[in-house]
Amino acid sequence: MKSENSLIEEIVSLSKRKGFVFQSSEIYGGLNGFFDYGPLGVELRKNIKDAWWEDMVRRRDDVVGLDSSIIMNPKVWEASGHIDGFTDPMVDCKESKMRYRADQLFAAEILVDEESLGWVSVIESETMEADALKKAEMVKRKAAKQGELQKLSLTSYDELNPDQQEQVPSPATGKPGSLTPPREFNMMFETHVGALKDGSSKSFLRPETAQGIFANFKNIVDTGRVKLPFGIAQIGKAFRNEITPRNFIFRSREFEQMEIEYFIPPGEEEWKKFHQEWIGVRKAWFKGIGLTDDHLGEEVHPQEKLAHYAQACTDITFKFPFGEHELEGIAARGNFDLTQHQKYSGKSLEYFDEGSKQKFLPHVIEPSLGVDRTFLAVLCSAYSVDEIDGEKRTVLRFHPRVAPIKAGIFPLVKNKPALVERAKQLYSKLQRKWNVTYDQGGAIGRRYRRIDEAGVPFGITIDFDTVEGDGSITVRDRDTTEQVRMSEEELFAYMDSKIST
RNA sequence: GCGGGCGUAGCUCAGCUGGUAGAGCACCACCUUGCCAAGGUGGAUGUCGAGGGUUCGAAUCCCUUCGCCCGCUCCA
Repeated sequence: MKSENSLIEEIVSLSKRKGFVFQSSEIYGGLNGFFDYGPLGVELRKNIKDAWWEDMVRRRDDVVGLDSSIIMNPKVWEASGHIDGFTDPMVDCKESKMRYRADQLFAAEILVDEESLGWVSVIESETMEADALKKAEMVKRKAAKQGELQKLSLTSYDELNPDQQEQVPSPATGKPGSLTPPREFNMMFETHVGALKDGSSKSFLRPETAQGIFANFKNIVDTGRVKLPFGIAQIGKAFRNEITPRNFIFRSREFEQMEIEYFIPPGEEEWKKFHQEWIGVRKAWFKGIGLTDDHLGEEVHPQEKLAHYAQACTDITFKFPFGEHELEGIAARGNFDLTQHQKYSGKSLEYFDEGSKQKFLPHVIEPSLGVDRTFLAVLCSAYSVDEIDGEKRTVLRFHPRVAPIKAGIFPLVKNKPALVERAKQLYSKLQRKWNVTYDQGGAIGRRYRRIDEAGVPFGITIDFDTVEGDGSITVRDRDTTEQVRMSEEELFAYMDSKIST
């Protein structure tokens, strides 16, 4: 465990040292749950997003793109259920300092022959009925009461009135009086549109990008020349006022999502087929950007834990140093969202199917992932420390496609003008095509190590054979540190083939 | 939100029975260097997280606050 903690610490420290991730507004002491991406970070992020957009939108005939606004008509969030459902009423026990979700804390009055002996409380579980009964019998025995214990009717804490809530004992201490009234936490950030700050101007920063897609469904069907099955893809920022942001950029309050709503015909057969298909597509994509098989996993949400609108949900997980967690959720959402928006907007969102001559609300498969989580997974996957001639080396083994800098160009030594000039020439040529870097400071070995730490896949060195011999340059491989000589034309083809797989 | 630990140079950290700051690495310049963190010379760098208090004097003691890590709690 200790080594795993220090691994994430090393990655956080490297992220800052090399300019991948900074704490937001750090000079003012930072702000919990917000992050800034530095020169290398912004490139890596962009490459991840570009790879996704390229593979999921441009190279597919059945997916189109969208960029919807962050602030939308607040009715969108009424329809989606976020205003009511994105709230978790919480109860604190002042004595034991434990916190419970009010809807998971159940209580019942203990009645013996119509006489109250107080209340029992239990935390929601499969055995809670039996647990409550046991506790109630204990109370009865202590009170030395004869008579028959009436059947307990367990009610969740948030449905009790304040007087009743006061009598509920804390599950931790067994005594009443230490529980607070339920307090609401809505995870949506509120803001106001326009100069007036009254109730009518209240609006929200979107907690997910998906609703922007659903809200635009009709626009795209009407204009996009799309036919079922088809997807609408979007990359964009979303905001959640998380109670406890944790684990570096894994759970932050401002994050970026890459989501597809893939619309399909209704029917059990249909969604099962497409759901499975998308799990395969998405897993392959992660491997394609360099996440290794041994880090990736799948987690099928059990039926009883699904959100009320979902038919199924499978997570693609990644083994982070702090545990295995969700990278992407692939949900079968039925037609819940379109149904809701049709109801709240009063506009028909039905799709007319040419083949069957039928009108219906399409169902949807939603592959949804976080850019920042993917970023962290790529970083964790790439991070390694190896040894070269007995010296420790930190190296980020990014897949060339996502690597922030593709190549470093070096004159072997800087005090020979011919080498320097030739290296700068090549640098400006490569610069037109890729993000590359030029470095002439220090010994060549030091410069190699510098680019290793930044995850640059290719080190290109101009030596005396380049300027006095056949003109060939040397290309060093970051992972093996082996070098091959090739001509300049070969270099372009070589890099191209490695980067654009 | 609660409990515990912590915040000193870009990074890792030392200094903390109060006397206004150091090391290693990194960085910049020049010299040197014919392939994997070589060497030399010189240089820049911190109102010691922030605010307040005690004191002649605070990085060091006290309070508040912000942030980070861990555990609870939460997590479309």
